[in-house]
Amino acid sequence: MNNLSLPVTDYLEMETANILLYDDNEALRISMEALISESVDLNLLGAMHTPQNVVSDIQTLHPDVILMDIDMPGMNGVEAVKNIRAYDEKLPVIMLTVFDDNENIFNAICAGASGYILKRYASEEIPSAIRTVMSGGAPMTGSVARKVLQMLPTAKSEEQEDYKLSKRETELLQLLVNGFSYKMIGYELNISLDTVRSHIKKIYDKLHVHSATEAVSLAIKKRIV
Amino acid sequence: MNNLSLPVTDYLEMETANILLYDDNEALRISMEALISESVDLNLLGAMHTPQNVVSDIQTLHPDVILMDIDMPGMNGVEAVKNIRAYDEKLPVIMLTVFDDNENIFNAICAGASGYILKRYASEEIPSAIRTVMSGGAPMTGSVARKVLQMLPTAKSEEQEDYKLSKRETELLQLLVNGFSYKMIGYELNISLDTVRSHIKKIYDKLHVHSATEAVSLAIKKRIV
DNA sequence: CGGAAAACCACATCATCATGCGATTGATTG
DNA sequence: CAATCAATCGCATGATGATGTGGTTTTCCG
Repeated sequence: MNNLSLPVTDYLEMETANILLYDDNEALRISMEALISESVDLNLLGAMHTPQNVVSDIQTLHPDVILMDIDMPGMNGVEAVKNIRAYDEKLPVIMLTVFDDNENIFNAICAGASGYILKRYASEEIPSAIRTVMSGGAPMTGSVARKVLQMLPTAKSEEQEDYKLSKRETELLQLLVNGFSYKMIGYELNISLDTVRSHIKKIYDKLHVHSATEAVSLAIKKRIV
Repeated sequence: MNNLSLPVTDYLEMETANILLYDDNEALRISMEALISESVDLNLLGAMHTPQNVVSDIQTLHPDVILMDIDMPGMNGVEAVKNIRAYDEKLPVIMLTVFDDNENIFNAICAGASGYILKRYASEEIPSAIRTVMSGGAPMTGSVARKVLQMLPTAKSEEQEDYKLSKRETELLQLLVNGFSYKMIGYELNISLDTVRSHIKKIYDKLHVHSATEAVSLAIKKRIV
C-alpha cells in the first residue's frame, strides 16, 4: 500500500535521481540495489555499510537523495542526519527502519529527516518515496504519519481568536516577525514607508497591541503567521 | 500512552470500505463518485453538499470513512470534523482541499482529521488514501506531509545553540517578548532606562540581531524564553 | 590578592517607531 | 448608485529605540 505514491506519469519529465544508501545489512543493500535498478529514473550511486564519512561521501558523489538506516552500529542514523544537515540544509534524507516507535520518529524528524519508511514496506514504497521527496514532499509509511500527527498539539479545543487581518496585513505582519524594519518592508513590498506605517497601525488596532514586539510575540504564539 | 494506532484488525477484515462524501461542489461529487465506483473495494454511501447534519448522517449510514471538503459555505469542514470527533473518536476523516496553507492543515489535524489530500491530486491519491486510512495510516499529499513535519519542534542540528545570555539578560529578554517597552522594563526591574539599554545592547550582540522584533522572534523560535 | 564578568548608571546622537489627521483609488456589494 | 473596505500615500510630531563611549560596584574564582 504505497499510499503516497503518485502515478509515474507525473514524473516522466523528472531527471534521474542519484541515490546514496546507508545500511549495515548487506542483504538489504543488495535487495535495495535490485529494487532501485528496476526503475529507469533511479540510479544508485553507492551502498555504504556505515555513515561514518557521510559528509565526505556526499562531497564526492553528489547524491540527490540519501536512504539512511536508523539502526546501525558505530554511528547512529539520526546522528548521521544531523551531520548531513550541518553540511547541507536541504538534501533529502529518507530514514529506513524496522521500528516505528515515537522516540525514533521524533528524533529523526527533529534531526532533519525528510521521510520515514518502514523496512517491511520498503519494497513497495521506496521508489515512490524517492520521487515524492525529490518533488519536495515528505514520504512516510502510513503508521508513521499517524504518529507524527499525534505529536501535534491536539488539545487545541479552545477557539482560535480571529483577528480578521486582511491578506496584505498578514503579509506585513509576517515580515515584521522576520525582523524586517519598516524601511525593509516597504522596499520588499514596493510600497512607501507611510503605507507601511498605515498598515501596521491597522494591524496593531486589530491585535490590540501598541508595539512591534507585542505584535510579533502575539503573532507567533497565536500562530497567526 | 502508546495506544496511538488503531486496532488494525478492525478494518483488515472488511471487504468493502463504505464512504461518505461531503462537498458543496456538485461537479466534484460526481467525479468522485465515478472515481470510487472504479474500485470494487470502495463503495460510496452518499455524497452530501453540506455537513450540517454530519452526525445524524453517520448514525444513519454507518460509513467506514468520511471524505470532507474543507471549504464549504455554512459549516466549515474543520467544524464538521470536531462534531464527528465528539461523537466518534476514531472514525477516519480525510480532508479534501485546494489549499495547503499551515493554518488550514494545523486546524484540521488538531480537530482530529486523519488525512489531508489536495484536490489537485485527489484522482490519483484518493483510492489509496482510503485504503491507508482504513488500515490505521494517515494519508497526506507530499507537500502537506512536509508542512506537518515543519510544525514539529525543529531542534535542528546543534542541540540548542547556546547564546550564553546571563540570568539578568534572559530576564530582560523575557520582558521584551512579553511586549514591555524599555521604560516598563526599567520600572519592573527597578533599574534605570540606561541600564535597560545597556543590557539590551548586550543581548543583541549575543543573539546577533539589531532590533527588538528580531530578538523577540528568535527568542520564541529558539525557545530561549 | 587580582582579574574577569555581571550588573549597574550616565550622556549623547541619530534613526526609527507610534500615532493622528487626511486623502485617493479600485473592487465589492447591497 | 451609494456605501464600504482594502490598499495606497503624505505630513507632522513626540516618543522610543539603537549604538557608542565611558564609568562604578559587586561578586566570584583561581
